[in-house]
Amino acid sequence: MRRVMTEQAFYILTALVDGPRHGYGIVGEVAELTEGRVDLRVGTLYGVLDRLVADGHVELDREEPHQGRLRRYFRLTDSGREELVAEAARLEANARAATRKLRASGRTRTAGAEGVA
Amino acid sequence: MRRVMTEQAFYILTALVDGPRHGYGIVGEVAELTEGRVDLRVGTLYGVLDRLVADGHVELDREEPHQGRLRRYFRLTDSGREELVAEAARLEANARAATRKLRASGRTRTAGAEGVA
DNA sequence: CCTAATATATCGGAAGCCAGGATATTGTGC
DNA sequence: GCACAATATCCTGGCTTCCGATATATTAGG
Repeated sequence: MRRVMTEQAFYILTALVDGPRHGYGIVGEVAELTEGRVDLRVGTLYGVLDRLVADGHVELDREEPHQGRLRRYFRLTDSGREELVAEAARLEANARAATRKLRASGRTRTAGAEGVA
Repeated sequence: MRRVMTEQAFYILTALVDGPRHGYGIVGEVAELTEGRVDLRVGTLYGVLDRLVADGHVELDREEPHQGRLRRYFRLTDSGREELVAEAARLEANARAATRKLRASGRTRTAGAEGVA
């Protein structure tokens, strides 16, 4: 055991922060909150959700009938929220460290990007 | 194909930003730049390096004898640097989005962490 | 010389991701 | 009412990625 959380799990937890959501709802929210930078696939979703439930980070909120099929809504648990807070901090710190290194070594910019200020 | 870059690849590229490094050198630098938040395994390293070389993001810099074995030093290519710049920005934006959502929904902090200001 | 420590690199199994498919309902045209 | 398309949920099989264990080589200690 080494990996705390996969990147997909991180986005799914984030999508659940402001309330329970069901399958497609999660997919849509991930696209929205990352402004299209992440395209969570349906095939990925359920496997990750199962893992998150097994780990106690997410739990079933309720089931609602919708067009003949049951929609399962999932909810973030306290433990899930804690892990998410920690992971967000970890990822941001690491991304910053990378940016810092790039800056220090010159050319941070790709063609077209605006300068420092 | 969907995944631009894995997390491990991101850290390896970052470790190469300020100059060529060899196997264990990369492992050490990743630990240092992430202040221990990432523990890159040797078993992971070479597979990822092979992929990065195949993708043209990294290339062999030189080989130096060291204690009877050859040390292979790897170097970041221009394309690798560009990808890294983009990925760092993407990850930072996503981590920020998560933090923003957590803030907006109340309790951002885990026990013990200091407050906002 | 034997053992431990250090360092490089590989390999095979486990875990994770996702395209494609199965299933079910609603809506539209005929 | 029926065929077909569109929408939505969820699973499965295969491919990719990760990493524990292992193999090899050198140096240091006893």
